[in-house]
Amino acid sequence: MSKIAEVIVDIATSSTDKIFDYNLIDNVTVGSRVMVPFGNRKIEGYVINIKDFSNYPEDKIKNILYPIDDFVAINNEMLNLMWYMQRNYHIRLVDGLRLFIPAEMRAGKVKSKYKKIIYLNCDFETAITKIKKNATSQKDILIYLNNFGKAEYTQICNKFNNSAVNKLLDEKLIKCKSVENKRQPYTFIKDKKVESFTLKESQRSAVEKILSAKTFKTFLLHGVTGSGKTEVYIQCISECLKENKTSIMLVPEISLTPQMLERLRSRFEDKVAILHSGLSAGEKFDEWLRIKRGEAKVVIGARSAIFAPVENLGLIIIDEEHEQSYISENNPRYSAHDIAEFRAKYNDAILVKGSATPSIESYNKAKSGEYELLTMNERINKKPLPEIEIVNMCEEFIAGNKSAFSRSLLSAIDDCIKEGNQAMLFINRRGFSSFLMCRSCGFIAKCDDCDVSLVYHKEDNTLKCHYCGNRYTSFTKCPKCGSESIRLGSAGTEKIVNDLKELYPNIKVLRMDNDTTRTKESHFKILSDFKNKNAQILVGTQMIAKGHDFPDVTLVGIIDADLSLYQTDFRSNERTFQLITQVAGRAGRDKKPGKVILQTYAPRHYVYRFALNYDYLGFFAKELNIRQVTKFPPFTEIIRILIRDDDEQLVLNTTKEITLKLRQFMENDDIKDKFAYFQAMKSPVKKINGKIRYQILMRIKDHSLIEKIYEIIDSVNVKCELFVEINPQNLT
DNA sequence: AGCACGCCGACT
DNA sequence: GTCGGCGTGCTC
Repeated sequence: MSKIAEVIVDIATSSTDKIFDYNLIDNVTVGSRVMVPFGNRKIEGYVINIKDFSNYPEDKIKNILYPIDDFVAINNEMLNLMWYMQRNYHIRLVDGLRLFIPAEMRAGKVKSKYKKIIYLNCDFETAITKIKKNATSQKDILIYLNNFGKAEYTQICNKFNNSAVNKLLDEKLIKCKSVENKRQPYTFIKDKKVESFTLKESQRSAVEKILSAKTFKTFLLHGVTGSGKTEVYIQCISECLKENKTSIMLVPEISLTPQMLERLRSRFEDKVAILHSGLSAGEKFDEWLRIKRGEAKVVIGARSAIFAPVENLGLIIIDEEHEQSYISENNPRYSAHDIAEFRAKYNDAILVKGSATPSIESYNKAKSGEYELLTMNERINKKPLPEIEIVNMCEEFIAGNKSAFSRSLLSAIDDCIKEGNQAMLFINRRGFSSFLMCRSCGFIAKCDDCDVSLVYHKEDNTLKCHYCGNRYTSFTKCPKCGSESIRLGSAGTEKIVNDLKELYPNIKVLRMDNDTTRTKESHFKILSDFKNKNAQILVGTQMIAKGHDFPDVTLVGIIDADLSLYQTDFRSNERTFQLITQVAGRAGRDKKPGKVILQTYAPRHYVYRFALNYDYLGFFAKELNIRQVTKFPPFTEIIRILIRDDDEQLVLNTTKEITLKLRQFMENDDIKDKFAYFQAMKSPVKKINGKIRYQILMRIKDHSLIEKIYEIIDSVNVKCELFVEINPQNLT
């Protein structure tokens, strides 16, 4: 009696996302990737279970064709995780599975790279006697091999000559073995020798507490900028390694990984693997395989590294835990926090979340005892945090200053440059102007495919859509009424750089935003240019706010702090506070004191009042109170169902149908008060990429309702795209 | 996703 | 008469 394998086929559609039964064959087990006949074609699939009987008619069950890999790609933990993700995120099983292996591995695109190694095939003396007298090259090769034992084929061919090498191979005097050649990313990062460090008391105590956990536990490491959180992480990883346990460390952005990798490599050498989307297909596959085989025991990477195929997991670290990049906004949507918690629980491992400005949700959990709170209030170098000056831009306007720079900021830049120091100016908007508007008729250029206004980019004289990437040629005359009076919207990075060049013609200014960091190395290039003082001022978006260390930066200017404040998003206050704290931390890292100038039209806003004194606890208390009163997370959970398609009628009908069913469910008396909010509407950005978007927004007080809500969604025959998000990061 | 099946319009 | 459009349905 042959056994039955339950297979998920590697096709990402809802209609095929179910279990198909096949007859099991040899060398295939649970977790194998297999080739199966599907209809009249062959498809890759994943064996997720093996059973004795199938409910499907026996004569219709086909055989698995063959296993794809010579190893089991998906382990039990990942299969459990797959079901967990389906339950919690309402995503397809395939989409879950696809997260667990490098995408490039699917369709069999990536193979291991081999290199040939040459050895002597008999002892040196006999080999020497067998070659011709005048074969000097062959003799040299044999001598070389006798001295060094082995050599790489291509190298030895270059050193001597390849006909000699091949002749020796033909005569079987030397032999050739193929070994896997690992592509190791970021080899330019040297293994710096470890300067031995001694932990400060605050760090030592944190490490001790973390390591004292013997079963699953979550720690929140709240440490001010510069308090030495990284050393704490490294120490914990090191202790895990001693027990032969693996660690995963998540960092928020690709641009941050090289720095962190450098520190980890210097400590753990080739036990470190790196995983993130910036790697080439081959690199990613090789690193993945090194982890899978247990050769690498420390994994560092961005969000998706949480799925690293490590066994015997002992520690997961989420650095800068408040960062939104840990939540995937593309499909499949997931939060690395949830996955980390799942894996830590599954492996009885320790989870450490670190931040100078933890998310409200996390800090609340720490206060309630779900996480253990570890606080590090002292900076290692004992330097005070830079002073923050708040500038009221309304007063600037009244005083006749209509530029983006306040008088304070300008004089601070003057001083900074005179003293030979560097400044960083932060503006969270790229491009030249946020829109172009005709003064006579009010026309605003909008994207054809998206419901947003276009951003003017002066350098290539285009209007760009920041949602879909469409480009349009710019205009100097209104396309509608012909008027030549065009008004600019608010300034972005490009305009700030432009203005600076007019104000300081002799000063070099660098810009770092999405437009100047198109290529893989450009991040690195701009940052190292700035670090080497090839420029005095760096203008940039969010991306300059993260962990970079520039000793000569003494001034940080926040051009428009309000930008992230007024958004239809319950997290906008929190995000603003975090951003200010983070950017401010860039000033005065070294010996020189730093200064921060924050420009706002709302100087009395509580976010700024608390940010001014780096008062996280004060901010937390205030914000938590507001969340409670307004019934937002962590006091409720927001569920957003996003429905989209190019056919507006279809979207509308689907939205209506689901809304109706959900309302019926909600009307039950015992359920009604578990909902804090329920509304169906057009999305704030009604159209993106030509697709109409509607949404159903709910705020619920009881997590267990989610299951029922998914059930209701599934009872509707949905013919357009439908996504569910829990506590979404933004509501566009 | 693909591919087959199936039912209506304009062509040698 | 037939070629071909893409709507619908199925894949163990």
